[in-house]
Amino acid sequence: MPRPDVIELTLDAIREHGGRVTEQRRAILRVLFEGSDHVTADDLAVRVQAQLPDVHITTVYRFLDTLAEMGLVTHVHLGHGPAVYHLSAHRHAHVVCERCGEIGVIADDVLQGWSDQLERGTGFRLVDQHFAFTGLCRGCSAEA
Amino acid sequence: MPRPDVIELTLDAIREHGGRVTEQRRAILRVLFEGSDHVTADDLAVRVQAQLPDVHITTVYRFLDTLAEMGLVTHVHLGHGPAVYHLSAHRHAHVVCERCGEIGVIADDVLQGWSDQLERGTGFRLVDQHFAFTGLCRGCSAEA
DNA sequence: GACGTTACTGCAAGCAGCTTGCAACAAGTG
DNA sequence: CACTTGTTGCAAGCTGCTTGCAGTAACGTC
Repeated sequence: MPRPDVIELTLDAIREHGGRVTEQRRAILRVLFEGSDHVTADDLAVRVQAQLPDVHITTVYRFLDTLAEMGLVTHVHLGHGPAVYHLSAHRHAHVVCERCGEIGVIADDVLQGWSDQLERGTGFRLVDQHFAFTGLCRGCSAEA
Repeated sequence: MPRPDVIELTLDAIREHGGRVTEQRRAILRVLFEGSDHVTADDLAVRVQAQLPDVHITTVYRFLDTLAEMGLVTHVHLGHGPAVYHLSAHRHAHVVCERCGEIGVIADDVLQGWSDQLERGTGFRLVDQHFAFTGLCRGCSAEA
């Protein structure tokens, strides 16, 4: 359960940003702060609807956009399906096993090392991985 | 221009695989071997239609699937739009600049090094990057 | 606490990027 | 040359979002 004030603080930020506070938005934030990482917009809608039945998926998408604009949430593509959303504070890079779908996390300092190496070679820096890296987890790697 | 025999050799492989050789397939292969890397299915269809007007995009998708099954082509997602296809022989990992869209290539040995490091830490190996890495190119990096 | 502005919402429709079902067609085998 | 079975074009379908619009309701102002 999130501390209720992080939700209220976020709602204050939304008001400051020229936005309005509605029951729908409060419910969406509640679900987001409940700690559900890697949720699709659809998951989110279903969970919100458990609390407030008539919230439309469009509303979820639109509010996620607003939150993204404010830098509070981001989405990542773990594969070919729908994107998953999470609080920007929880951002990290992902590896997905091609075979079993297991999700791994790439530590920030590891990614930073890769970025530095890549920058020396090509000038490119790695930032904000928007798509998961693909690979094989230990188990599937052994089987193959 | 591709040497005609690589196309014929591929067509032989298709026959061996139980497939049939049609004008459409020959035309699609011609465009693929013309060296057009990073082509979307749509691009491919347009170029094929320049040679053989009535080839349907569905045919392109289906043949690309067949070729993928045979291990001859793969597709990569460089961003949110359509996938791009290329011959498996030309496979490599990509970085895309978030700001200007410039595409960089990640050398195989560099990626292998990252994979080894990741494997020691998490058990995951990086294989066949199916999505481009996101980042900033030198120029955009300097501007930001 | 009523009023007016304007953001937000739900619904239906739209759109991109594929995928599938199906009947007509034609490659390749005997 | 007939026959089998893979291939094709077309239309329709599907998923994951996005957009247009009319109705509703937040919230600053009086």
